[in-house]
Parts: sequence; structure tokens; C-alpha cells
Amino acid sequence: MSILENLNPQQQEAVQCTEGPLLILAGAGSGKTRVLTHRIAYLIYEKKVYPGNILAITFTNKAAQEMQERLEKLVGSAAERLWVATFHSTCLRILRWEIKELGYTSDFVIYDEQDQQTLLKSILKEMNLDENKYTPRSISARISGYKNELKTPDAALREIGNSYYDHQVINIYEEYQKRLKKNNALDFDDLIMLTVKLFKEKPEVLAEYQERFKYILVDEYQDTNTAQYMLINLLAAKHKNLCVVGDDDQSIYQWRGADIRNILSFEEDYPEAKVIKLEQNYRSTKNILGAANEVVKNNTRRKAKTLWTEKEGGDKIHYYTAQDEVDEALFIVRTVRQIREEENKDYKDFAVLCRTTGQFRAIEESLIRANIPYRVFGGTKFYDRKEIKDILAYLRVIANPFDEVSLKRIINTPKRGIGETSWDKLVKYANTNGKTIYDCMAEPEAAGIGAKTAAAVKAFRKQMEGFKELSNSNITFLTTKILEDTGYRQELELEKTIEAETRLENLQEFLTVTKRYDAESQGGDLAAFLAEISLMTDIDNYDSDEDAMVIMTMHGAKGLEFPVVFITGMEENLFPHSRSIASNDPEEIEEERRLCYVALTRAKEKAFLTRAWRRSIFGRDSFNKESRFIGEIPEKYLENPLKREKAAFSGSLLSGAPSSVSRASSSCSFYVGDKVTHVKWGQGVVVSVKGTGEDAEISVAFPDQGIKKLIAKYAPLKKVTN
DNA sequence: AAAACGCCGGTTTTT
DNA sequence: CCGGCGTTTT
Repeated sequence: MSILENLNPQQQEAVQCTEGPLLILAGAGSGKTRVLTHRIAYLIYEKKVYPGNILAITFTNKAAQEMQERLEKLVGSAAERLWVATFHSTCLRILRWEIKELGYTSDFVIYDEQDQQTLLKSILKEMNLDENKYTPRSISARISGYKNELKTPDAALREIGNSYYDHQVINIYEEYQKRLKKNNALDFDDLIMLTVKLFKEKPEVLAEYQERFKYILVDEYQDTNTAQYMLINLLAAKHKNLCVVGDDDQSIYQWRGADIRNILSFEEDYPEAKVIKLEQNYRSTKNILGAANEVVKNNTRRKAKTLWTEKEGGDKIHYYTAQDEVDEALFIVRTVRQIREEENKDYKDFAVLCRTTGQFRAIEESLIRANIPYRVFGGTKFYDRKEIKDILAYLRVIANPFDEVSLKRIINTPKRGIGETSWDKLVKYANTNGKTIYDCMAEPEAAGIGAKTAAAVKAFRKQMEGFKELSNSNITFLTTKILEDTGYRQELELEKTIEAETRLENLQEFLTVTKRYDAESQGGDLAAFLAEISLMTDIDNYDSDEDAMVIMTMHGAKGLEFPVVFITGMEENLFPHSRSIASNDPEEIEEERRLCYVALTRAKEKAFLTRAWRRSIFGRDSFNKESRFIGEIPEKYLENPLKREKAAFSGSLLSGAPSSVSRASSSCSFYVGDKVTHVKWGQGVVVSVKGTGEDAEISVAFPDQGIKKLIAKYAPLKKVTN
């Protein structure tokens, strides 16, 4: 049986145990993707399961893509019939078929974060709410939280107290939801929530999909939220052939609503469940794995397990304290060059992991200067660029004229003399007369718009109607026509700036995307194209054969592995992040620690931890202590422990500084982590120090007051000595 | 209506 | 260091 070759006994068992619920607790690097793919191959070849009856759900596009590729190698063309997809794209596909049951039409558009905010802002404006008090950002986070828990506005209302603010949030949520529906739009969370709603309200539809997906596999189960959990369990309820794979130590999305209980209580949900543990790590050397294990041991809430490896010790973990972020980047450049020379490695064998995307820039700059090829994942995405969003907005309105967010975006882009005031008039008129904005644009005078602007509005609408006629032709043609006829391209060409040039290039790049789509699907389903695009990330265009270094966030790196890994920014307030420190919630620090575990276990042969003594954040210098996670790695795994800073907080700032930097005031110094008392606000913790000496700006987290910024020489602060 | 300027304000991680 | 936003100017 070739499928079982090269698998260890536990892996073999996991592959063969195909019937009934199965929980695979798979430590980092224990070959879980291998198990999943081989299990699918086993189902197809040994159990003669039709590939179309298998659903494999992953968390990210990247993971789905990788699994699909591996399956193609394993089962050949049968892989085409399999459903290998993320939660979101699975739901998208289902909803494209079934959403009419819920009163939407199948040409719905998907709103991204930015679109949501635009809609929320316009709602706040209409409700006369202060944008500073009800920030779109926090409101959308709240709404997302409710949706992840499958809570409708009504349900949310039932469980809150009598806080006025909370009630308003729910009012906004309710209005937001109404507007989405009116616009025939869904946000990311709706994709999941509405699919669950569909299944709950239409048992006959659910039954159909239960029958279709006789075997379900879910990767990264520890990262599922309530809505996703419900979705899976509904789908699996009939056949109960549910195989979930996860690792509680790698749960790093609780901030996004992931509920670790989903994996911890699987055995209660399915008492007949079989549990298999995979504890042998095939990825990392002993030193790397040992260090990672020791770090994560500091967490309290975890299933006990110990990963082990047969690999040799290998290098100890390297540790470098840089002067600043530029020096940190240069260290990476030097090291990459050296290792490439000595060990004949490719650029693609190296990865730089950062806690935040803001750290990317300094690293990128150094790599460019050093002529080292690299690819960035995360950060500003291709589809988030202004020019791409603009052209997409045109296409979206053509596919779905109810989409007010996109309509607003393009009605005066390029400039047509239709300003904010006219737009507001249209919206108001449409809302009071129960019409759609797009319809009102046929008779703008009725909305009280002056003759000149009215003519512009009508001309614009007429042009859009003309585009609509072409909506069934191929998308490349339509896109080109829009760019020409609206003068969008011309406007950029006339600008003759570098930025305009880049935008034109990006539009050209967009046309290669449409061409590919046109070639693959004969004859344009515009709505399908748009929906697909909205779930895409840059990763989908990633050519894994290209020899380039990788820069990404630690979150983005989950599930991947590299021979050499740089983990940067090992500083308090960056990693663990200041927000997790300030929250005073130990659980948040534990999540950061798991992230550290994930980051370390990406490395196969060498891991470099770096930190900067001084780092420019938002244009200001900040000085942070070494990350606590460094101290959690036992000396025996670290290469040069002597260079480590003393853990003590007592010395001056200089204690951790490289010798060439020698300016710092010793008077009235506060350090991150210091406990202080404030005359008015009581006890707090210093979460950041910017600048030095008496002018230093100190941020202090007070339990009840939040974070306050204070200037050292004025602040009535006293250190609390333990 | 649009450009130009200056001011806070806010900044984690992703589908 | 950006970018978004409100104010002022053209």
C-alpha cells in the first residue's frame, strides 16, 4: 500500500481511520498536511470515495493552495473534483448557488474592511452620531464579534446591560445590516454567518450539502470561531465523518474570535471520537524545537504534550542586538550572504518574520540596496490599491447597481463636478422616497440638484448604462473600455509623476488578471469574477519556484517552513505587542507566546532572533527592553548568552545598549514595565518610553483610565518599588 | 467644487 | 512617518 509508505504508525492510523469523528492533535512540523493529503488519497483509492464528496477546509488561501498542489501530485486529475478551500471561499461558493433563499441575489458583492468603514461612516452621519465617539473601526470590530458568534442585532440586544453606548452600537449594527442587504452586499463575516443561517432555515438545502460532503476535513481547527464551528458541525451532522486537525499551542487568532474550546471539547461534542496525537517533529533541529517547547511551556492553559525530534542538535538559536532597525536589516543582509556562500542555499530558503507589517519597510529597503530578491506577503495588498479599487468599483456597479459604496467611490472619479453635496442630496432623496440611488440618478433634478451638476450625473449614468450592455462580454474588454471612456487612464497619463506611472502599471497588471480569468472561463460572469477577486490575496499570485527571500508576518507564516528563519523585533511592546501588555489580560500575553512558538517552529535548521536597541516607530524613537520571550529560552539553546541583557530593570538604559551609543540621561528615568503611581490616576504600568531624559514621553496604562501619555518632567509620577 | 494646507489621531495580527 | 479629515483658499 504505497499510500501508507513513509508514514509513522500514528500517521498511518490517522490516514486509515476514515469513518466517524476523528481529532488529530498535531504538533508543529509533525506532518499534518501530509496526513491530510494522504488521508484524502486513501479515501479515494482504498475506500473508493468519489472525490466530489470530500471537503477539505483550510484557514488561509495559501494553505488551500498548497494542499491542492500536493493532492494533484498524489491523486492526479481526481484532485480537480475535490473541494479544497478556505471557510470563506467554501461559503462563497455555496451562497452563489443558494443565496436567493435568503432574499439576496446571486450577483452580490463582497465588502472588504474599507468598504465596511465607508458604509459605517455614512450610517453614522445619517444617525447623527459622532465619528470620534463611535469610531468606525471599533464599531466594525464589535459587529464582527457579534457575527462571529452568530448573533443578530436582536440576539445581541438581549444580552447586554443598559449601557447607552452598547445600545447605540447595536442600533448601528442593525442599520448596517439593513444597508448591506439593500446594497446586495455581504461582508466577510456574513459569508459564514449567512451560510449557517441558510442551513438552519432551510433544512432541505442543508440535507443536500450533507449528502454531498460525506467526508469533511478541517485544518487548523484551533482557529475556528463559533460561526465556523457551527458550519462544520451542521455539515457533518449526518455522516459524522469529520476529521479535524489542530494544535492548541498554535492558536493565534483568538483576537479574531477563534474559540479554543472548539478543539478542547471535541471529545465532548463527539463522545465516540477517536483521538490521535502526532508528537514527532520532522522539521526542526533539537535546539530549535527545544527552545520553542520551553517558551510555550510558560503558558498555563494548554494540553500537555511534548514534541520530539530525531534530528541532530544543529545550530543553537542565534541572537543579535542591533542598534536600530536599519542595523537589524543589515545584519540580515550580512547573514544571508554569508550562509549562502558557506552552505550553498537559495534565497528562497530564508524568511524574515515580523510581528507587525510596519517593520517591513526597513528590511525591504536594505534588501533592495543589497540586491537581494524578496517577496512580501501581507501589508498593502494589490487589490487594496486605490486604482485597483477604483476600477473594481466600476465593475461592481455594473454588476450590481445597488452597491452604494462603490457608486460613491466612482461617481466623481475621475472628476465630473459631482461633489459631496450632490451625493448627499441623492442619498437623502433616495432614502426618503424608497428608491435606489442609481435610479434617482436618472432624474437628479428631483433631488434638488442644480442643472449643471444634474447634466453631469445623467451623463455618468448613461455611460454606466452603456457599460452594462457590455457586461456579458469578456472582462478584459469591458475593463479597457471603462479605462478609456471615462478618461481614467488619460488622467493618469497626463499626470506624468512616478506615482501615476506605478498606478498605470498596476492597472496593466490588473488586466493580466482579467485576461487569465477570461481565458479560464469562457464568457464573462462578472459577478463571479468579482466575488472571487474579493477573497484573493497576493499569495494567489505567488510563484513558489521563484528564488526570492520571503518577508511576512508571523501570523502569515503559520503552516509554512523555511531552512533559515529570522525572527525580528524581539522587544517588549513590539513582541509581545504593547496592546497585549496593556490589556492586563494574561490570556493575551499567552497568545503572543503561542505566536512566538509558531514563529520558532517555522525554522528547520537555523533560527535568528534579532532585536533593536532603538527603533523608530511612527517617526519617533522608542527604546524597548528585550522581549521576555528571549529570557524564556534556556541558555543551553542560545548561541551567545553573554550578549544578553540583564533581565534586571535596575540599571540605566545604557545597560542594554551597544557600546557605541552613549547618550542617555540618568535622571528621572522610567522604563517599560515599571510600576508607577500617578497622583490622580493611581497605579499603572509604563507601556512605552519615547525619547530620553526629562523630555521623554511616557505612556502609562492605568487600569481604569486606559493609556495616558505623559512628559517625564511634568508628570506627577512615582515609581513603585517591589 | 476642488485644491492646498495643517491638524490631530491612531496605528497588531487576516479572510 | 503616513493618511485621513476639517479648514481655508482659489
